[in-house]
Amino acid sequence: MATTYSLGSRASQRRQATIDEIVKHAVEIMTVDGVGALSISEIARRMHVRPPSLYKYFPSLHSVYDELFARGARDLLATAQPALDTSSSAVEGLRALAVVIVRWCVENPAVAHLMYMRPVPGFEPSPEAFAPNVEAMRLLRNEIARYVRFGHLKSGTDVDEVTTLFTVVISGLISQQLANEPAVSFGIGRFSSLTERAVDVFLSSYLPTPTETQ
Amino acid sequence: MATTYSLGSRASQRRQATIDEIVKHAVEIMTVDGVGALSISEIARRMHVRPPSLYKYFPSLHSVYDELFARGARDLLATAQPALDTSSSAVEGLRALAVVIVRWCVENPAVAHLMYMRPVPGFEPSPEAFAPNVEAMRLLRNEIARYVRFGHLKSGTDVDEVTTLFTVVISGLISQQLANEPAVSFGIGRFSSLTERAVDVFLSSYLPTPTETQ
DNA sequence: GTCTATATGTTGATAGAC
DNA sequence: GTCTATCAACATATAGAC
Repeated sequence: MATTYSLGSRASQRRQATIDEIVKHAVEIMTVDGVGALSISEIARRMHVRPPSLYKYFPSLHSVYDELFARGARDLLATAQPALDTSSSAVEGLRALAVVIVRWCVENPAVAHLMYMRPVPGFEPSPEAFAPNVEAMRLLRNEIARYVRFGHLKSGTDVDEVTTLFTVVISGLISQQLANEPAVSFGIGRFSSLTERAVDVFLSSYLPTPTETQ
Repeated sequence: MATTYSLGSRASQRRQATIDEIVKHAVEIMTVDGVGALSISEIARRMHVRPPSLYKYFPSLHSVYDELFARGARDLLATAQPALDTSSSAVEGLRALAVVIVRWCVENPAVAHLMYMRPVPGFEPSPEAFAPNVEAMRLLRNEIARYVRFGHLKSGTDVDEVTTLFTVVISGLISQQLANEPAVSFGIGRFSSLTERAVDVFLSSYLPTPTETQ
């Protein structure tokens, strides 16, 4: 029988704090020693606790990975969402979006690895954990469709193609940066610092020609 | 005292065959169960041999990874090199190069993962294993510089920028394809099949304008 | 070159006392 | 919710017989 708590009770607050601490240590381990280096034992060691104790909070190591995935996906979506609404032109909007996403991944390399490179044999995120990524893709596609509709991108542009290629550019910047200069900050990374330029180059062939009337 | 063999002796041939078999099984394991699932024990199991036997051929698990990395890097360079020499225009040359590279990675997902995503905690390729990658980057940069020199790309083009962004596009195609549709062939992959189109979009902003005289 | 045997370490996970 | 105790697996790697 599972113990339940009324929202905000002292017990549930303490429980949540412990879960947060587990997550914090998990991220640290993965950041320093690699995503594959995470283990229940190592988390317990750093919390000065025995491994069995952690099973009161997570039923398995995979469930810890899943929580990290879920938090990462939610956080990235929450971080990127504001960049969508305030955009004016396609170039500025997608530039801002790309910067926010690449920056987040460079600043959260461990979780980004987990989310975009599937490095853990046998681990697949649960649908709940994955949901924010699906929503993010939907929003991105909508945004690009809006740009086409409003003439910020060439009429007749294949929305799905632009969406897919945009994710290709983003994921190329991220994977190159994380693989080659994992510890370098967004601003000075050899790849991440090219984010806006990459978006410009990518978008230029989709922009309406000056003579085209919309 | 290490045993040495005259080149081509029966003993050395047999030894080489055993090494090849170890590599073959290692690739199979990584392909099916993930790069992180490789172990000396599992290789031995599949060869119907005890783990200690393999230490006569490789001093450690990491050395197996290093051999896989070295063979992959050599093979990819050998595969890509022909695509460099026969190219005429920048678009066709870089298209062909991109196709060859992305195709190789999609057809060798395990080794590609090992080479481009560093998923094994604590493993770094030796300089010897990495050397072909360095050479490949040098050749790519030379080729792009040649295109600029011969007017296939806009004069004044930043060769280093084009080189870096080209690797970004390539690695974006590869990482998206391997992460989202790992088992799908190059031709029908949602991302890999966009390879030529991605190169076209990428290059269009570097092409000389029709009115520009070279 | 292969084997047995072993040292030594790790892990995930469970049962049950407190 | 924490602990001790323990299980069952699994790993890398070495020593030394054959």
